[in-house]
Amino acid sequence: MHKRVPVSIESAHCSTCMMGHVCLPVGMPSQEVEQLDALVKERVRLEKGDVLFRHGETLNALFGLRLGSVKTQLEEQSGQVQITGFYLPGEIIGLDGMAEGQHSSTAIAMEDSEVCVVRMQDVDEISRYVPSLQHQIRRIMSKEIARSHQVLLALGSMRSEQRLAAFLLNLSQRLAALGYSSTDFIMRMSREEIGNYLGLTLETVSRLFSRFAREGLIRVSQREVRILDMIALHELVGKPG
Amino acid sequence: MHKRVPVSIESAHCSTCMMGHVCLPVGMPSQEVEQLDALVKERVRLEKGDVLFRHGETLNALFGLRLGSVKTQLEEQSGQVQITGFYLPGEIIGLDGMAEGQHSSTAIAMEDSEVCVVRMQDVDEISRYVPSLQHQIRRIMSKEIARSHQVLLALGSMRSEQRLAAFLLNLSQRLAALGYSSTDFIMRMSREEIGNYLGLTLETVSRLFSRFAREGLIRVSQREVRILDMIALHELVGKPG
DNA sequence: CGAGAGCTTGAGTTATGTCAATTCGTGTGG
DNA sequence: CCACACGAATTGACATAACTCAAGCTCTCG
Repeated sequence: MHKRVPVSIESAHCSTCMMGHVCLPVGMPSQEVEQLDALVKERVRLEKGDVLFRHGETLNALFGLRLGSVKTQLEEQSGQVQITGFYLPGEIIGLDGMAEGQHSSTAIAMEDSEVCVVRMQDVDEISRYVPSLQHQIRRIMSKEIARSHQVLLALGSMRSEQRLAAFLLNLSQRLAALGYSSTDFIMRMSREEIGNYLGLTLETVSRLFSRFAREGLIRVSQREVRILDMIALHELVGKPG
Repeated sequence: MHKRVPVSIESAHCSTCMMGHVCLPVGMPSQEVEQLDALVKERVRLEKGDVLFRHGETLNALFGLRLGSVKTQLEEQSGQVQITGFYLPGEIIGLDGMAEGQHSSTAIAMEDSEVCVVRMQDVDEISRYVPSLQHQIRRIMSKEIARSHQVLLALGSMRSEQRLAAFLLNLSQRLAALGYSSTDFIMRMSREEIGNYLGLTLETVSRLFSRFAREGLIRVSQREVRILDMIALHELVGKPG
């Protein structure tokens, strides 16, 4: 449990990676992407439940998720936990905590996963001759800020049904960007994790899934979802109050 | 209304600015701070209620708050608003939206204020010979991520009284860092704004203030607060559930 | 095939929201 | 300078969304 297995990497190159169009290099000209090849010197394989990093540990790298899914959570001394994000392939983990040089959250693999390790010192090194790398990092961080503001919006001013609808639509969209179906997918997280993330109890989440299904918005069986009425979900989220 | 008045600046230099120890240059060696003097070419004065930038506008600068206070909010097409942050002097505004090149939130002055305009192209220019500037930007962005995660924690897993206590303690702490009293201060925001930020109604906020006062935790009169029992407030926040 | 974790559903409770009346405070114009 | 008007805050009574506790069901994995 909780082991991090370094993986020997032959083809650990951003320029040849399938995730290039969604990951760190997104939008960069291909000649600059080639110069990123020195950026990833290590990959780590994680088993379900493994901890990628833990709250308080020194931060010296970012992690690009290559495969699988990962959640990040704040852990209070009182024992309460708040999930702050669910990450899919192509997304970057570890952006908080660069302020103090140590992670403010804990990252846990939700299924068998693999991440590319990007050392910050290599970022500094390489960005000397690839200036756009700095822009990419800023862009990614900014996106993370905007993302968490969206969640704030959900938690601060939406009713439970709207939160769950927004959650489903967000997942759907991100999966679609990865080339998966936007209507049929498996949720990697439990009802409890969804509830925690959305500021609801697992029972409320479960009831909402049942209700959405009853109303014909979705079909759901355990963690398998099919979205039947995307428009209605959007309307639900957009509704005031 | 809603005017942004550029201010001629003689002494708009980070190296001589009183905010140096809390603002962008915080922690940088003084010789590097001097090199930041070219960073701020413009200052803008805002009257209470003025909009610094609006959701959707093109972003090409960050703003260092020099004086006053500013709130940022998301504005949904449905008309609902979610306040995502209250900013004090020394804090940097506009970090979201660097991803898409346009602001994702709207920033509004809560009292007469003044901001330093930091153009992103100048950041790129100057960071060529002051590499630590990049670190500073990353640090600030990372801090903003961590900050919004803290708010997520509040909205996702605290009860109303804990949220308000956490809010007060956070304000207290930041004001102390600016050299003001940590126990006596004026809240620049209305009950409604506090409620919106914390995912509560203004009535709930008002009742909580009254209750905290009744229980001897604070004294409060309109927007004037005095914290009487800091420890109890901390305990309240730390309590599970 | 059994045990445990995860999920669903029901019944009853409660924290927080809603609506409404009142007070307080500030700024404006007579 | 006073009085009025308007926005902000307080307080009360009531409504309800979401929580809690509890029971039973259903997968999954060993």
